Amino acid sequence: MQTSVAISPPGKLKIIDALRTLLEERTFESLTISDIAVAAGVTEGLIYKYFKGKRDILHHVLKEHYDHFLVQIDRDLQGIDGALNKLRKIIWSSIERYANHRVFARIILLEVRNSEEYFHSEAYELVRQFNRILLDIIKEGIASGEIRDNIPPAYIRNAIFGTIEHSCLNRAIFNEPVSTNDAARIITELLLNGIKR
Amino acid sequence: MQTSVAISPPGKLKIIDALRTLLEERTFESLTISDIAVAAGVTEGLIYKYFKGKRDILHHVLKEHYDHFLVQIDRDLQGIDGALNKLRKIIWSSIERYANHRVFARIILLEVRNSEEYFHSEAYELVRQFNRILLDIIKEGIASGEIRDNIPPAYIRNAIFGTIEHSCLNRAIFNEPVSTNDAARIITELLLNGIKR
DNA sequence: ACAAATAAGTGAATATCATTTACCATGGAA
DNA sequence: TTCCATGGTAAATGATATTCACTTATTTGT
Repeated sequence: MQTSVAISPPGKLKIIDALRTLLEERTFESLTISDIAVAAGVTEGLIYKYFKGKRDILHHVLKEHYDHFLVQIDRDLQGIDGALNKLRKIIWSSIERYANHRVFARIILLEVRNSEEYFHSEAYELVRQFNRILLDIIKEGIASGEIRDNIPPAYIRNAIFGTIEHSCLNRAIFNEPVSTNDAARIITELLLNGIKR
Repeated sequence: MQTSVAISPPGKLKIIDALRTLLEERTFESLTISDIAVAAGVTEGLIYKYFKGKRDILHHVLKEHYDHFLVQIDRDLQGIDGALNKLRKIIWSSIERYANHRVFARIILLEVRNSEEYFHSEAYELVRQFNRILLDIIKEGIASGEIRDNIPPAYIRNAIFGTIEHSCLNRAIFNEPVSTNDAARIITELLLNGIKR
């Protein structure tokens, strides 16, 4: 054993990269294992050396994306003070991610939800992790008095997450453009102050 | 021609009913055409007389559910005055639907999103219709001054829809219980007045 | 009432893929 | 050198969605 951290073999990375590239043009369902193997320059058999099945490759593509996302989020939050300011930033960063990484958006909003395995995958574990970050900020805001304390934090998180995802859905499905700055400003304003006049 | 309205042949209904029943216990993906045919008491070939493919059956199950839902929503809104009161009611009705009709919730939140065809199906047309109803209420509220006019109606709709769906997602995935009344009260309060203290 | 046409229904054949399996090559480690 | 782990191959298998040629029932026009 050379290092304690497992380093991915080149074949595995080629497969993940190939799928990510293919997903820019085509839907996951429409792709065959053979398509992915050809694009990766490997044989179909090798795929099953590294992945449990077709779905598993997709989960790894998502995991890679989400890894980058979490690193970025972490960085984005550095130096920001106050729960509300952090929420503003996190809303902006999330929308930016969905708007500028269409493959990521399509995978997480459309392609993975229909399989049980996803909810037990490493990728979904990262989603939970993000959820926890969001939840902690909300709790911090309640503790500091910035956020009202008569709404359960989980509901606030669901509202933020749900609003963002739903707002980016049409973009993912029909490729309708989204202006990150506009969307972030509007959604933040809406969630912080409500819709009542 | 007896009537101007096409009446579904019994075979077709049996197939839709069979799938709906099967979905109470199993996930769509895990079901084969043969499973559905056996449960419906028809042969596999017949299914392709009535449906374009496996997916198409699912879309018809959803369409049936959504038809009922829209009728119910229409009834629920009768006699209610004021955009905010209507929104309150529509939020409650939606949550009630997701909470008490688990098959419906699973289909719409998890099972259909991953196919292009869905977004061109009759079922999705009904979703659009519901969207329009919601949008009209929001516009009515803006016109009457009940709802603030500095947020585009589509964002308000996305927030309502997204928050509800996300709040019901864990229920659909992990079968976690949801109290309709509590959820409706909290979500309404949150969306109307925002999360800022 | 009766032929013609249309719809409902059958079940075996087909085709598409995801997945498995048996096998080859190579490069350390003992 | 031998052994074994790892990366890789290619053909076989198996599951299953879909098609097709066919039969049976049901309307419909005359």
